[in-house]
Amino acid sequence: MGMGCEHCEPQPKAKFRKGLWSPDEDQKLKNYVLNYGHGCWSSVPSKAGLQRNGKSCRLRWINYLRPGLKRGVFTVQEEDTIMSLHRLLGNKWSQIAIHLPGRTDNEIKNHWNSYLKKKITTVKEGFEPNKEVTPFPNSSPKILKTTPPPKQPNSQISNSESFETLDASMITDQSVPHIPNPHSLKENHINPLPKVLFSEWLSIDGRNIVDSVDRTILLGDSSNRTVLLGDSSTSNNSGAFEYGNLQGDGSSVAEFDAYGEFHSQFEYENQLLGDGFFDLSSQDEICSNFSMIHDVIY
DNA sequence: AAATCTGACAACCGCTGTGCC
DNA sequence: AGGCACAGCGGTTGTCAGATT
Repeated sequence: MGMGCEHCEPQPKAKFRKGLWSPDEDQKLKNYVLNYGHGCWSSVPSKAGLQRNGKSCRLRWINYLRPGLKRGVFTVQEEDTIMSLHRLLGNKWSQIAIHLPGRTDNEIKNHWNSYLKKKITTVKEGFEPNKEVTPFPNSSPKILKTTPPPKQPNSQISNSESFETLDASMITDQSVPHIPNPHSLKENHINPLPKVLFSEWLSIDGRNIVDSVDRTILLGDSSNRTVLLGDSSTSNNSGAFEYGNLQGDGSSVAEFDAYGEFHSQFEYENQLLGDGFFDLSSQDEICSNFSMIHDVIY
């Protein structure tokens, strides 16, 4: 964040306009930002000829004028994604918005409060009150767990439920484009496995470094603790494990959900330690150098 | 037809985290 | 170290159009 901008000239005690924006104001703000960038927001209103405060301009730009905004009704897929992510992240609207390109956190929050919240309540009350809503409604529930499993012996996930199980055939929604099939990628000698980030670790700070060595998956968090998740060449998803003071063997489960997101959970001594997902909707993104997409490093 | 209600969405408010001085 | 200015976030309120009475 750029703090303390010396070029900022905040309006001294100006009577800022409030309320809805007029088309003329929108045009002024849009023209200014597109031509000169926003820089320090507190200086934008005066430079753009607006009687607004910088905060209002910033919000208007982010939520309404910014290019690339989708707007319009939410698709079923988007709603499912929101519900899934909300279950994992809670009211972290900005983090949820990261996974919905073209949607703003404000838009998602409003939609949740006015519609999705009631929808979930209705479902819970109307059908199975004690049943939790699956975070991946159209995907197979057979592998992924959403809560740490009860302590019981030998409850580690078997190797049969390994990365080898990743297959686009799991995806029931045929409308989703570009769902990668790791098997076909392997056959084409393309590294089928992406780097994996757990969303909850992403939020720790901005220094999450994910390391990838050949075809093994390494997870790293901000404390440089690493987890070896598995080796794609052997399809063995159990591996040496190091997380803080813990060392030993762990196992993981993973699959693609119906919308092209790869969901993975990591288990150590029957404790669920990691639970994450990322977007693999474009095959190019898997095969090429991983890039910043939706602010997430792949 | 007018008044009232309701839901969706836009915008505001207050707070927090961060960098600079 | 502390104050200041700013960006960003999430909760809340305001506004308005459509539905209902």
